[in-house]
Amino acid sequence: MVLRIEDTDRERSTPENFEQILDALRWLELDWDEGPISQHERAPRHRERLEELLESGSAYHDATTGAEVQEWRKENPGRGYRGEPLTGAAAAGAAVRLRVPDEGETVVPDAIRGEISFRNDLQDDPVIARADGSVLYNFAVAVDDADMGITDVIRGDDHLSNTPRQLLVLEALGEAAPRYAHLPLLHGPDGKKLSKRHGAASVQELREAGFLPAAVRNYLALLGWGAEDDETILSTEELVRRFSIDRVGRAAAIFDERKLRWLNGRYMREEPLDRYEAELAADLERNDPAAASAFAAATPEARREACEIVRDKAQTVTEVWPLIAFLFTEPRIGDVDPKVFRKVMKPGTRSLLRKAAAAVAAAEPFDTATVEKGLRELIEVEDVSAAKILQPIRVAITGSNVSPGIFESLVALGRERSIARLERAIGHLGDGLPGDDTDPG
RNA sequence: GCCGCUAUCGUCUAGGGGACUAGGACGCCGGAUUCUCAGUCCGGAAACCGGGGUUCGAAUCCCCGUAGCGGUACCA
Repeated sequence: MVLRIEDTDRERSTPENFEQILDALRWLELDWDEGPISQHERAPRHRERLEELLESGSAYHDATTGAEVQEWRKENPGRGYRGEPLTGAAAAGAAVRLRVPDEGETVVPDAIRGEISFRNDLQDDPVIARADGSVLYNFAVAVDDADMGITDVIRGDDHLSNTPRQLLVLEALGEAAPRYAHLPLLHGPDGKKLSKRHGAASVQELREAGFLPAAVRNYLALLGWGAEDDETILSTEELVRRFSIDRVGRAAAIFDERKLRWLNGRYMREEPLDRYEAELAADLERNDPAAASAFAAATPEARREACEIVRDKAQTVTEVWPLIAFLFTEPRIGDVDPKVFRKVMKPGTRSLLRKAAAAVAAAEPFDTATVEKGLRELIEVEDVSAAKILQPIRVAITGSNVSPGIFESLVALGRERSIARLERAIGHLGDGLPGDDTDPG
């Protein structure tokens, strides 16, 4: 089987465009034998086959414009446009049309929709080459398919009504037709064909938004296709094993980023730590150079530990850094959102933080279990809710009220830095801010 | 206008004449768990586009309508 996958982007196909598409496919870890073919290089061959059709009478010169064709159809309702062949000097400056038979129908064999018939007498003779001799898409693609021995064409639904034209070219050329499979299109939340204005519409944008290739493959497979048992989470190996073209649906699907986010979160939690770290580093490199260098400057152990403590918490790679940045940069207590600050730093907090700092200083060894034990004892002795002590600690050391587990965070930050940040917060609270209290310390 | 495709919860879908009181997943709502957020666990609301047939029996087959999408370029 020689398969051709067709891109449906309507934008002019520039070399940069091709490179971007190939880049996206590489990121998705998809494989192919041969990249896009250059229409420029193919031009002589296209010209050659066009001449054949002109000689056999299957194609003819015709200068009628699109508007004129419309006029013609008004006068000849219920028929496709048929032009009069131009000859001599007039032919030289005219476009070329394919002669469509007046009888019969062209049927498209489609693996997903069955056989679809188009009446020949209703089709206009399509233009297959411009006046300057360059050929048009529907002609070029048919010649290329024949030359490359393509047996199967998989492409978007938007090409379905192009297919009879390509089939007609193939027939005129005396070439065999490939099998087709027209996949349903992807739509944005508004029900229109997915495009740039829908946000993360392209694979490139999905990458930038912090999604994992495996999750994207899994999600995309679920759009318009479902496993017989309706299983949602399928590894790529499983996808390959279970995929079957006749289980592909026929209706267009709407791209739902929320479900992708959920699925991506599942993959994030399964991601091996070294790959997790690599994904994070690559993401920072792209989006936040300052963060990238701060991260790179840390020891391998520190990087690994940071990944370990956030692993379960982020749905996308992009969400990771804000949760662990406090390990690599100095958060400034004055920068904390005042609302958050007031909510957490209550009267009495200052003395509790002092005791907490002492407990942290006393933890030996300095590991999660011991730090937790020390702080739990403090909670017990002070007879307050855990949040009353733990939340202020969180704000003091991370500068935020959202972070990984507090004991893990303290340990990852290290004893000295933790105590320093706690003391700095205590000092800050002494300035008559909401956390100040009557305890003279 | 003409040609073609499509139609099950808000979204992705299972379903191919009786197993349907229409199943699962995301999202949503409620509860439990935890130091925050996230996660996890339990529970809940939520759909067969409309109308005709065919049949003992229709989400499933046929026809009509409606709606959406695509094509109708000297674009790809």
